[in-house]
Amino acid sequence: MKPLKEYLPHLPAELVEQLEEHGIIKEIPAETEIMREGQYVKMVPLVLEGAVKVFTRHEEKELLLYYIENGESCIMSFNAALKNNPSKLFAITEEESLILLIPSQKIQQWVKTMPSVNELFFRLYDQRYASLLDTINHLLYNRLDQRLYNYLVEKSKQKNNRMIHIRHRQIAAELGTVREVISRVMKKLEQEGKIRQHSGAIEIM
Amino acid sequence: MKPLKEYLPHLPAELVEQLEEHGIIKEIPAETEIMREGQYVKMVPLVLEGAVKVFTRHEEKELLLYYIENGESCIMSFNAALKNNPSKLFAITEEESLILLIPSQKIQQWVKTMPSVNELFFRLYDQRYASLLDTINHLLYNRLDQRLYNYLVEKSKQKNNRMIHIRHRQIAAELGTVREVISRVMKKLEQEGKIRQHSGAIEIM
DNA sequence: CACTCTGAGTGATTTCAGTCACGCAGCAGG
DNA sequence: CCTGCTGCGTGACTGAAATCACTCAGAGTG
Repeated sequence: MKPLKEYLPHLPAELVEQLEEHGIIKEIPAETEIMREGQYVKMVPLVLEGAVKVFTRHEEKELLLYYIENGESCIMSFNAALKNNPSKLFAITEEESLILLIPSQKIQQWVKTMPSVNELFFRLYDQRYASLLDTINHLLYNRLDQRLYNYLVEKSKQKNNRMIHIRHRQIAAELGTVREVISRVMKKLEQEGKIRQHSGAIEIM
Repeated sequence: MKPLKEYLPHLPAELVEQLEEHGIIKEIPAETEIMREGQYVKMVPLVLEGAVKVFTRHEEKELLLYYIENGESCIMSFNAALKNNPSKLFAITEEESLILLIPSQKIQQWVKTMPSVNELFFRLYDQRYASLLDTINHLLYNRLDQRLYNYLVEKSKQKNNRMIHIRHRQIAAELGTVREVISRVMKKLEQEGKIRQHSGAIEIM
């Protein structure tokens, strides 16, 4: 395995050393739930490799909020660590992921003594906050065709591949709607020439 | 005017002293815009008295995100102060408000040297983050009647009064819809016995 | 090969919200 | 006292998305 500092090039050496000493590195398979609503958190995860999907859910209906990737952490769990609040969100690994777990008690300590930890988490808070704002704006101002197209483009960027392998059913879940609707809107996007559907995959044009 | 520490009882004395020394206190009339999208911020405001309304807007359509009140600050401006990013939101005073302005340069300094500043802003970030999540959940899971009722109950709590003096037009704006719709849904709520409408005011039952 | 399962496509219908086009009350000012 | 404004109420209509109820294609299995 690569040394920690290669995973976290944007963090100061001082902090990486501490992480090395007190964190636990864990390999987590794809599609594994790592946090659920109402859960109390004792470790703050930092994603080294892979991607963790964060979303809300309420009676079958869910909505993708954002992804946690390379060197990022989950703000919700950080907050939970500081104040011992339960999580308000769900998170699962989207791919097999390498995650560094940091005991929340250490975090509480570092916040007071190591300014770079604060910088890191302020940056993360801000990113997530911006994502949520974005999500709100999408929900509010865009129709489903726009939202779907956006979603596909983002997915494509994330996987670095113009072909996206995904079920309609999952897209529907992540956009907070149902399969049939995705099926229909997908067809519309295809007719507009923005995407092309292949069996089991979608190609962004 | 009351001494600062009475406005900010939850902050440590050390920090209040610094605020006293470096902040500027300003009285701002009701309905005054204090931040707009795309604006760069050089001062971080801390609301001592009154309330500041924060919302998104896009082509006439807006949506209330949350209020900043007693001793709270605007996270967006804090972020703007740290990273010199432009604001993504609008903010106006809802009532006449007393606001403490803190130079962003001082904030940048304190973040590194005074742990209590971090605690304050982490707490605020978390509150706002939770508000946004709430907003998303409302948009996603609740129909307008629920959202409207919720809105009214919140307003009533905030003003500490079962009678709410407000125009349908403004409610519509804050919920991201139009007057006619509010008019209709309001009638529905009235029929359900949840509220009662008087001329120029709404009573929560 | 028939059977079953999963995913996708589709028409019909319903529901919620937004839009348009008014009417009507109250009040402020000439 | 008429005029014009602002705010509210309403009916008619439209449109987006959700829901229901199927069909169809392909993969996998006994």
